[in-house]
Amino acid sequence: MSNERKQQIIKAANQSFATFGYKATTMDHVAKAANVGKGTIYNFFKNKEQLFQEIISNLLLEMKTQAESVIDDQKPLKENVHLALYELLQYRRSHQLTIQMVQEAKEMGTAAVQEALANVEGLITAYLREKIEQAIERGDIRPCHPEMTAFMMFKLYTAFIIDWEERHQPLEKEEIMHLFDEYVFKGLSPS
Amino acid sequence: MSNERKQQIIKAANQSFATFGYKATTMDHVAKAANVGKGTIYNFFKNKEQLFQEIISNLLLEMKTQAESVIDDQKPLKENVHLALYELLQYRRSHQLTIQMVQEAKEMGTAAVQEALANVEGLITAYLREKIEQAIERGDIRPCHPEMTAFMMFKLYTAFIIDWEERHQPLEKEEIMHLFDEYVFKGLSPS
DNA sequence: AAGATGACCAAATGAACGATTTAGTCATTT
DNA sequence: AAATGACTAAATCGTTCATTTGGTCATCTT
Repeated sequence: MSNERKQQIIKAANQSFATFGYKATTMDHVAKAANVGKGTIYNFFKNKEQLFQEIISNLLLEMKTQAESVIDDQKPLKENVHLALYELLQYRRSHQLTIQMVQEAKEMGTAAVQEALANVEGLITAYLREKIEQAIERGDIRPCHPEMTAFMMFKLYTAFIIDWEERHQPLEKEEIMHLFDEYVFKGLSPS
Repeated sequence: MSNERKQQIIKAANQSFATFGYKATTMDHVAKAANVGKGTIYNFFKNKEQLFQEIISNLLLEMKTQAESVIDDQKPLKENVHLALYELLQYRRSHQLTIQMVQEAKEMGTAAVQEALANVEGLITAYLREKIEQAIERGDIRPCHPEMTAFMMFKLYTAFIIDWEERHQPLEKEEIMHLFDEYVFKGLSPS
């Protein structure tokens, strides 16, 4: 069983999912694009959904790596939170696969895709929770419920970036940072 | 043109929309339930959508009245915000028409219904914006962007009430109030 | 013997078509 | 003048059959 062949399948599927979406991607097409027999795919993956899930796992790993690349644990939490959220949400908005997923979930409600998006959201909030916990240990912020705070940060950030923009002029990075300063980090400052 | 007849139509339609949703409600059915000929409906309303919009207008009025009934302008903003948001979102969750609308928008994406829900959201944030503006004038809170602050309050509140609940134990009223105190009102306190 | 292939097939999906329903109109009735 | 419900173009729905799809496995290849 060749690892090279497996990677060819993953690459072909990734491209197909990104171009056509999950639902409209056929295993026949993936096989042809990967230059393998269709049955070969099932040597490596149980089914279509598992193939997709492996690709999403890789995506999550990549996103996490990307976030880590802009984060500096020597910097204050507020700055890192903003950098991470900005980076992760920009990633989501600029990669064809995630763009397709958001659209497909909205227009077709494909279950596998909705689950994948939930995993993306889960990664982001888990990442934030981790940074919040570190900041609590260092005494940089007051003790709080890390998971709730991470959840809240994520929801607020996406509300600013996506929902606000539906009806208003888009907010600048600095404006969002300022709002986070005033409301979130002021509320988190040690007493 | 009898006003009584108009009210009968509105009442029948209200019940039908609440029971069957917008899309599955037929004008024939509304006419029969209202004891009028189908053509009579069009004496009062241009079309099905306008009938629906009038019903939504009434709903918005009722929601606003409901909010006013629990608000006391002598109380501090933080308390009134919580009372209003709680009341309005509970209203939404406990009235069959709004329950149907939320479901239909989600499952079918009916345009008229999605617009109506956007109007409900608009009412809530406009209401909050008004209270925030009053509080600024009174010097109870620091000057801020009222519309943005109202938007943020609404998004946060729904995130706590709806999104958090998808994966966690529901939050108690007091917990939400406490979170609002720390993250919203602390940031709004006059310097 | 191990790995790869693609023909095969049950199930799912999509296209076509005709039956039925629906929103809106308006000639007729009250 | 107001109300009615038959009418109709358009939309929707149900049925049927053709086509496609995901997964399987007998066969082929190495």
